[in-house]
Amino acid sequence: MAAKAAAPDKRRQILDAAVRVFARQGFHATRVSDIADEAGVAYGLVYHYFRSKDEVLNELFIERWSLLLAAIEEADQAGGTHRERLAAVAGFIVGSYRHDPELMKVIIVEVTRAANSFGRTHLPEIRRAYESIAKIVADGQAAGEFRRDVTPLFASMAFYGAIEQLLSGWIFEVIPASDTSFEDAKDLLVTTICDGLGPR
Amino acid sequence: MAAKAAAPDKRRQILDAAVRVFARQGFHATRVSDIADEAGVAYGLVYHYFRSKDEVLNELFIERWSLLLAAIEEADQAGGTHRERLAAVAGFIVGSYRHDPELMKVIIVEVTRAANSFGRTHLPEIRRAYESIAKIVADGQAAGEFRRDVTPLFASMAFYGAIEQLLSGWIFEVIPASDTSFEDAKDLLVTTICDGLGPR
DNA sequence: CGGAACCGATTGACTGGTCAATCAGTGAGG
DNA sequence: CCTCACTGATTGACCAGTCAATCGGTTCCG
Repeated sequence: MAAKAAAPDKRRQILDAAVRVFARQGFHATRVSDIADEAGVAYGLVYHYFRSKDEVLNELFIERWSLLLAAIEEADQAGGTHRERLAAVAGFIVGSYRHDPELMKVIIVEVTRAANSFGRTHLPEIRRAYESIAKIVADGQAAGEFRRDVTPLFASMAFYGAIEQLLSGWIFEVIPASDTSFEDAKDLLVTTICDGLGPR
Repeated sequence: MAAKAAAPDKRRQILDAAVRVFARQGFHATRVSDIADEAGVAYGLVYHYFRSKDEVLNELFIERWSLLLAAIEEADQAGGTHRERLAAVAGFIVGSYRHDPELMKVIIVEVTRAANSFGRTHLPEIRRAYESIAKIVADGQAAGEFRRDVTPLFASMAFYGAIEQLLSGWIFEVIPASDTSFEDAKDLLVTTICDGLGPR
């Protein structure tokens, strides 16, 4: 096997291990040696592929968040009612959690909800998501689908906040997470928010 | 001035200083010496009044959160429509932020949204707030005021999540915080959530 | 085709700096 | 003279990041 071919494997291995360890212990409490051990790799190799412990988390966030931004964009392009577009967004996020709870836990707990420490760096990208959602709301208002007395950005924050709180509830076992609750969650979320936004 | 009389002052001084420093730098990034300096007090005195740096944050959280729990309880006892009760809860939280943004920033950023690190200890108290709100929703459903196809705990999470996200938006200047936005926020929040919960 | 030079991947011991927490001491009130 | 709020230098643990050394493969020259 060529040396070049082995490299990306190890890098991936480190990232995947980092997700597990960060999810288990939290970013701050994990030592770089924990990541290396979990990945079955030497300590120094982490620094061969990443400039710092922060950069590992960075990479994980950026990988995932860009998918989210793309998904929101796509949901908007896809057409349909604006309620359906919001449903697609909620569906993507809930689906992300369902598919890889550990990664989503890390993203939410260590970045999205850690705006004071690590998340500060990524505020612009996070904000972009809020704004993309707000755009859907604004278009929905223009189309007469949503009431006009709620600022789009405000509605966007409420919508995203409700989703994230729900995921947090699952993550910390404040509310039970079953397959059916995953199924229902998206619709319930959209119903809760949209019927509050809909013209009376 | 008697030594005994001075004691509570210094303790308060330390707590107040801690709020400012935690809000400015975040809990993790503040050294105990920062708190002491900000309070104009010797390093060791912090350890005279508190067992650890954690306990300082603990105290701040408990002081504030017990007020929140009491406020929810009171809003529920006060009677009126259940929509009004939720409005009282939202009003209390928004008011808390308006009255002391730094303290609320610390509570939210370092405890409530840090369930993986520090907040873990307080999960039970945090959960109690969700459950108290859920009780209001459940009673509202029983009274025919709210739709029944949304689990009370689910609605509670969405409601609280929307509020917290809004505060986070203000805290991190993702959305502008003006006096009028504080005024409007409570009503907008309640409108957004309740009209989604109301019987069609 | 042998082997020498090269180069990126990989290793893990070590270091430097950072702080939380301790503790021996000071001085004022009662 | 005893207690207790108060002081701040010291200590001990911890850990991110460095670095010198090794490994193994590819390339290219003779």
